Amino acid sequence: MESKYNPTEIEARQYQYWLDHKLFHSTPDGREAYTVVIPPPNVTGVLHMGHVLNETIQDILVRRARQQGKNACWVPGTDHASIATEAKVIKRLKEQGINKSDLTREEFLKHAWAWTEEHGGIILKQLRKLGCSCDWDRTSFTMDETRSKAVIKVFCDLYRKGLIYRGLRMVNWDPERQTALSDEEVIYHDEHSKFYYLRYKVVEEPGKYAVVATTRPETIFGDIAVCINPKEEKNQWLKGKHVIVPGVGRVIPIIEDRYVEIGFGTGCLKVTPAHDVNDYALGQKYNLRTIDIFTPDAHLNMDTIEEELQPNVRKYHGMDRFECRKQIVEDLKALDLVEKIEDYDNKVGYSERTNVPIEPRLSLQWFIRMQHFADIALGPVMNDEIVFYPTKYKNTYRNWLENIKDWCISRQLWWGHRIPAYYDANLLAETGLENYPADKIIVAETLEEAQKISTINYQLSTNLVQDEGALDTWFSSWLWPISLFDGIEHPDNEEIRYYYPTADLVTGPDIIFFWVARMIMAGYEYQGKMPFRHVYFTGIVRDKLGRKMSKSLGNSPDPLELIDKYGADGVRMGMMLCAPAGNDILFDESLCEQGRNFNNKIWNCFRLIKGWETTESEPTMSDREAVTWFTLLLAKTEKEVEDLMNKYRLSEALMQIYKLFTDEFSGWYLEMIKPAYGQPICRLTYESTLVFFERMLRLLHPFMPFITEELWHNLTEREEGATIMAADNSDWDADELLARDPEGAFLQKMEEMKQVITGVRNIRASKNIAPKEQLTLISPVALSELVNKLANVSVQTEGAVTGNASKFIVGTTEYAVPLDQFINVEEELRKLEADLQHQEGFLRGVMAKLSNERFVQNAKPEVVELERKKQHDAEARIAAIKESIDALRAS
RNA sequence: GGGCGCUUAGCGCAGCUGGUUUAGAGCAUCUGCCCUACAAGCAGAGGGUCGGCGGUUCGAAUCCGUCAGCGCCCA
Repeated sequence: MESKYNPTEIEARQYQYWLDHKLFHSTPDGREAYTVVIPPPNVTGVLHMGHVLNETIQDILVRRARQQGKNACWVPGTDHASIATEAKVIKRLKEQGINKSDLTREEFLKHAWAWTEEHGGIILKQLRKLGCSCDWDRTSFTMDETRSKAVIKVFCDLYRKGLIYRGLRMVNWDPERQTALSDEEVIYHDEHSKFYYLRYKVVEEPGKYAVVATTRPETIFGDIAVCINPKEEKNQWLKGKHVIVPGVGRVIPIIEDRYVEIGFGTGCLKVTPAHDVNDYALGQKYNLRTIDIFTPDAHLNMDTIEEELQPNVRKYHGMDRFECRKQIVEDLKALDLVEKIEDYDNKVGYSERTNVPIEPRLSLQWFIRMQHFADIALGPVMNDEIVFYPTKYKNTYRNWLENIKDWCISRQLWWGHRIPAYYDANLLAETGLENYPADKIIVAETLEEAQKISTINYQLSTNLVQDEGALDTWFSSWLWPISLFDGIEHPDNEEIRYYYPTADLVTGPDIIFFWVARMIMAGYEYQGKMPFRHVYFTGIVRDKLGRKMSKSLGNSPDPLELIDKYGADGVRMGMMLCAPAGNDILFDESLCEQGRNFNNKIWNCFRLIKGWETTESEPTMSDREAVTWFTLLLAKTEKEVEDLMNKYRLSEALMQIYKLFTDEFSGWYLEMIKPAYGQPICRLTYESTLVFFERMLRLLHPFMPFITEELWHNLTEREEGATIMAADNSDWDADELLARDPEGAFLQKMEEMKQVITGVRNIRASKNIAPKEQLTLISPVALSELVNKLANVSVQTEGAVTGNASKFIVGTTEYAVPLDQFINVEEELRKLEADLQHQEGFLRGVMAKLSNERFVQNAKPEVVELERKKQHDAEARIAAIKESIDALRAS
C-alpha cells in the first residue's frame, strides 16, 4: 500500500460499485421511509460551492438514514428555470444570427429543448463526483410529463376553486426579458441617486409654482395629478388649484390625501398611476386615468400621449428611460423649471435574473390569492409540526405570511408551462385581451376539454386561442415533493403514500418564500399534510474575506478542481468543518487540505493495522486496559454523535469523530497496543482493533463515503454487493457497553493516566531528553503498565526522591522524575512559584464563595459540596508545591 | 422606516433553561523532533478581563435594560 492516500481511482471505483449494485435505489417496502427531495438545481447550471454545501449535507443525512436501516430515498432532478434558461437560449440564438422574434413559439421551444438536452445532465453528473447517493432511476425534471401534468392540473384546480384570477395590476416588469415577475424576484439595492425638485406652474396663480420632488423625472409624461397632505400647512394655498406638468403642458389637478408624508420632500407628490405602485393605489382611490408612457422594453412611448401634447414631447419618443431622465432634466433646466437637485439614497428594485432595474408596470397577469394559503401554512411551522433549523427563520416565515400578497404567476415567456387558459377567437378579436370577459375565459387541462367547455357551457366556438403566457417556475417547484411521486395526478398512489411526507429539506434561506413556504402551502392543499418534517437552512458560502462567491468576482473555486486536488471526501470534510446551520460559511481551501490530511491519516492507520502479524498469546494487562478504555470511549462518542446529528449539528458531530480518530485512536490507542517493531500482536487485541476501526468507518461514512467504503471492504472479506451503508449493527450496543462503567470511573482513571504520561513528556520536551532514554518515575500510587510503555519510564512506588527531581501534579497526586544532572534549580523554582500563585489565586476564589454565608445558605448543596472539594484539592496541591519548593531550596 | 439575528483566543465557531477545578475544541502561530503507519506526520507551548456601560443575584459569557458596531429579511 502507498504511504499516501490517492482518492481519484478509489472514488471512481466505489461510485461505480454503488451504481452497479443499485445501492441508492429505493422502492417501497416494510421499512420506515426516509425521503429527501433535492432542491432542483437549474437545468443549465453547473456545480458551484453552494451546491457542494447543500448536497453534501443531504448526502450525509441520507446515508446516515440508510445506515440506520431506513429505506432512504433521495430523489434528484432539475428545474427548468424559465427566465434564466430562456435568456441563455436567446443569447445562443443571437450568436447564430437568429432573433427570438423571428421564431414561432414552437420553433423556439425546439431550440430550448435542444439546449436542455445538451446541458441538462451536467450538474447531475457532477453530483456523482461529490458522492451523492441519489436514486438516479428517479431523476426528474420540472418540465417532464408527470411534473407538467401536475402543474396544469393544479392550475385548473385552483382556478375552479377561485384561488387563481386574471387581473390588470401593477406588477414588477423586467424590461430586459419583457415579462412580469413576482415580488420575490425583485432585489432591492441601495443606490446613490438624485432628488429632482421640479417646478409645476400653478394655473390659477400665474408666476407661482408648486415644487415637486422626484427621483424619476422621466415619468412626468404620465403625471395625472399632484397630491398634497390636507394637513400640511405650507401647501394649503394649493388646495383645489391646478398645475401644469413642466415641459409637457398637461394641466392636472391638485388632490389631497393623508398618504403624503408631512415634512418629507416638498409635500407635493406627483401622481403617476401607470408607473408607481403607490401612485396606482392613489389613482384607483380617486378614479384617475393612467397613461403608460413606456414600451415593454422601457423606452419612451409618446404615442400614448394626447395629440395636442405631442409636438412638445415627440422628441423623447423611443428614448431609453435613463437617457430620457438626463435629457428631460437638461430641458427643464433650460426652461428654469428645475429648482434644485439633491443627492438622495434610495432603494431600487432589480430583476433577480437579468439584473436590470424593475419597471412597475400596469399589466394583465394571472395571480394566486394567497391569503388562503397563508392561513393553512402558518400554523404548522409556528407549532413546530414542521421544524426549522435554525429556529430563527420561524420569525422570518411568520412575517412574510402575515403580510402576504397575491402571487403573480404568469410570465411573458415561452420556456415553461403554458397557461392552460383559452379564449374564443372571435370574441377575443372583438374585445381584445384586456376586455375579454372574465366569465368567458376557459381554463382546462387540454384543448379538447376547453373546446367542450367552450361550446357546451359558454355557447362559444371551438376556435380557441391559448393564453400566451407561461407559468412562474416556482409554480412547478412548489409541487415538487408531491409531483415527484405522482401525487397530484394520483393522490393516493402507493409511492406517495409511502414516501410522503419527506423527512428533511435542505436549502438556503434565500428561497424560504420562493420555495419553502409555497411547498408547505401546496403540501397541505394537495396532500393535507406537511411536505417535510424538518427544514435545514444552510448558510451562504462566502470566501474567506466574507464576500459572496460570484462569477464576476472570480472568488469561487471550481468544485471539480477541488475534488481533483483533495478528493471528494476531503472537500466534503472541508465544507462541513465550517458549516454550522444557518451561519454563513467562510470557505477556505485550507479546510479541504485538512480533510485530505485526515483521509491520509485514516489510510495510514489502516496500513499500520493491516501490517501486523497476530499470535495466539493471551492479551497483556495493558492491552486489556487499552481495549476496555477505547470500547468505552467509542461507545460514548457514538452516543454524542447520534445526539448531535439528531440536532442537525453536523459539523460538531464530524469534529467529535475527527478527534476520536486522530487523537484518541491514532495518538493514544494504537500507541498503547502497538507491538514492538517486527513483533506480532495477540489475536484478540487485534480483532478488537479491527472492530473499533470498522465502527469508526461507519461513524464517518456519511461524511466521507468513499474512503470509508473502500477500507470497509479491505478490512475483511465481503460479499459482492455488500456495503458499509447496510452493515449489520446488531452485535454492538453502545448503551450496554457504557453501562459497564456507569460512573465513568474507568474513563476518568485512563484520562489521569494520560496526563501522567503527558507530564513526563513535558519534562522531556523542556529538558531536551530523547524519548529513547528511559527515565524513572516516582509515583505514590501504582500505575498501569501503559505508563511505562508510552512514557518510557520505570515506575517506582517505593522510596523517597533522592536528589533533585522535576515534579508535576495530576489531580491531587504528585509525581516526580529524578533528574539530578538536568535540574536547573532557579528555573524549577520559578515554575513552582508560578504554579503556586495560580493555585493560591484559585483557592482565594473558592474561599471567597465559601466564606460568604449567603452562598452557603442559598446555593444548591451539591454546588457547595463541589466548592468544598475544590478547596481541599487546591489545598493539597498547594501543600505539595510548597514542599517541593522547600526541598529545592534545601538542596 | 419595520422586524430578526450576531458580537467569546489571530480566524471561523461551541458554550447561553445562571454554579462542572478561576472560559472550550479546530485551524493558524511558536518550540523541539524525519522516533521505520502517517512531515498530508509526531511531542509540546503561548494566546481571550466572553463588544461597552448599568442592573437582577450569594454567584452572570449565560438573565434584564441600554449604547455601539456588524449582518439578514421586509417595505
